[in-house]
Order: sequence, then C-alpha cells, then structure tokens
Amino acid sequence: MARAATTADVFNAIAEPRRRDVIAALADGKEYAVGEVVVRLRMPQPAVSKHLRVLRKVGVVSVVKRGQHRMYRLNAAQLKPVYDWVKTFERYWTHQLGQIKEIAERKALERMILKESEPKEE
Amino acid sequence: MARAATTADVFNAIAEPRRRDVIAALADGKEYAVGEVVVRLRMPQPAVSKHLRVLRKVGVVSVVKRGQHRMYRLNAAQLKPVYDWVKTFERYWTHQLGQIKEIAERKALERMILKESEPKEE
DNA sequence: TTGACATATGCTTATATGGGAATATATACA
DNA sequence: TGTATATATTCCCATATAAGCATATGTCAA
Repeated sequence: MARAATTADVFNAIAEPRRRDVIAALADGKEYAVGEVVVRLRMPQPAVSKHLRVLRKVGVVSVVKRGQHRMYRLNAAQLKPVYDWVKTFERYWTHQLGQIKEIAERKALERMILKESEPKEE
Repeated sequence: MARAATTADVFNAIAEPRRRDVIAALADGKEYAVGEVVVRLRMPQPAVSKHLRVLRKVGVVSVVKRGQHRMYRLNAAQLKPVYDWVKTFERYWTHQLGQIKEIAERKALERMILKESEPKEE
C-alpha cells in the first residue's frame, strides 16, 4: 500500500507545510479569495488552488462563490481531532519544569531514606 | 516534487494512523520491546520496526539496547510542535458551547428588544 | 559452535504525491 | 459577442511511500 491520501484525514492534510501556510493565511476567520492568498503567500495560483482543494476535501476550509471569486474560509473545528490527539500528551511538556522538580525531590527523598537504612545499588 | 518524507518532520510522521497506534502503545511513558508492541497492536513485526524507525528519526521515540531486545520509549516532547500549532485554533472549539449559548442569549435579548419597539425582517 | 529468539533490512509493487507549465472553465464587463 | 480576470484542472515527472515477504543481523544459551 502506498501512503494514505492527503485527503484521507486531517492529519495527512496538515502534514504538508505549504498547506499549513494556507491555513495560517485564513487563521483570522475571515474569508479570502484565492488571489488574496496567492499574493499574501507569494505562491503560484495553481498551487494555492490545489492545496485549498485538499483542505476543502477534509473540511478544513469551506468555499462560497461570490462573483468571479471563490471565497475561502477556515473551518478550524475540523482541526479538533488533531488537538484532541496531541492534547493527550500535554502533560509531558506542560509540567516539564514541575516534573523535573518532582523527580529531583523524589531522588533527594530516596537518598534520605537510604541513609537511614542501608546503601543499595541502582 | 513528491510528498515530503515521513521523516521530514513530526507532522509527516504522525500522519500515518498505524504510527499513531504505535505511539499510543508507548503512551504510558514506559519502555517496551518491539515484540511487545507487535503483540499489543497485532501488527507484523517488520511493520512495527519500520514505523518505529520513522518515529525515531523524528525523535518521537528513543531506543536503548537491552540484551537482545531494543527498548523503545516515547519522547512525547517532540510532539509539542504539533500541539503548539493546533493550539492556535483552540478558541474555535473550546468556547464553542459558550458561543452557542451567547448567541442564543443575544438572540433572545434581541427578540425582547424588538417586541418593545417594532417587528423586523431577519 | 549451533540453534533459538529478537529485530532490522532489503526487495517488489501499487499508488499518490507536489511542483511547474499550459490550458480549461467561469464570470464580469464593455 | 468578445475580452480580461479569477480560479480550477490537466499533464508530466521525480520521488516516496506502506505492506508483504524473505532474509540478514545481532544476541543469548547450551
């Protein structure tokens, strides 16, 4: 089997850096025409269109025609699965300093206890 | 250009569902031998080894030889870039219910005000 | 040394990419 | 109708998969 399609899910869609750039360009929640994104990101128009297509397929952006423009808007809610998944590991860095402190304290405590009883190998 | 390598960064590494499964198998922070992951995930051993290799290249897991086993441990801190990125959009769903409530309340308020003054079309 | 076990690597195959360039489609406007 | 503008689509290409299977490598134990 080859790699999963970029449109398979949000995780695959956001794996591409340029696609995250496009998302960033829409991050304020306002709607933008393709051309505006092109200018702001200095990216070839076909590239932007293609990336937007992928993002649309996974629901991360939505489109609405307005005149000869297509206005794209971020649908950030679709990024939640990523958030939920990675949030599971939040504690590994949020309390980083705290953990280091705890570990140091625990080791100090162990040393104290060992002194009271008998030496031991790690 | 083809798609970026899975080992290019964490975003690409975690795009593969099986790889997230492997990460989940190590989520408790303890170290596990490849064989243990194989059993727990019911995945072919070469597949597990390959996925672990990718994860190791991006630093998400670390290895240490112990006898004939290789003990893998999650290095969750490497997932932080994903967290930091997606956290930017947190407000779009965290206050979702609150927003809905606020909107409902505002509409109710508008209705009350309108009753006092004059009807209007939406 | 030989064998058993644990893990990594090599190979093949089907598949999907992202970029660039060209072009098609759609809409507005004169 | 014809033209300019905005956007999408197509084609080509180099590249990188992920899975399955076979096999190499490494380590222990007798």
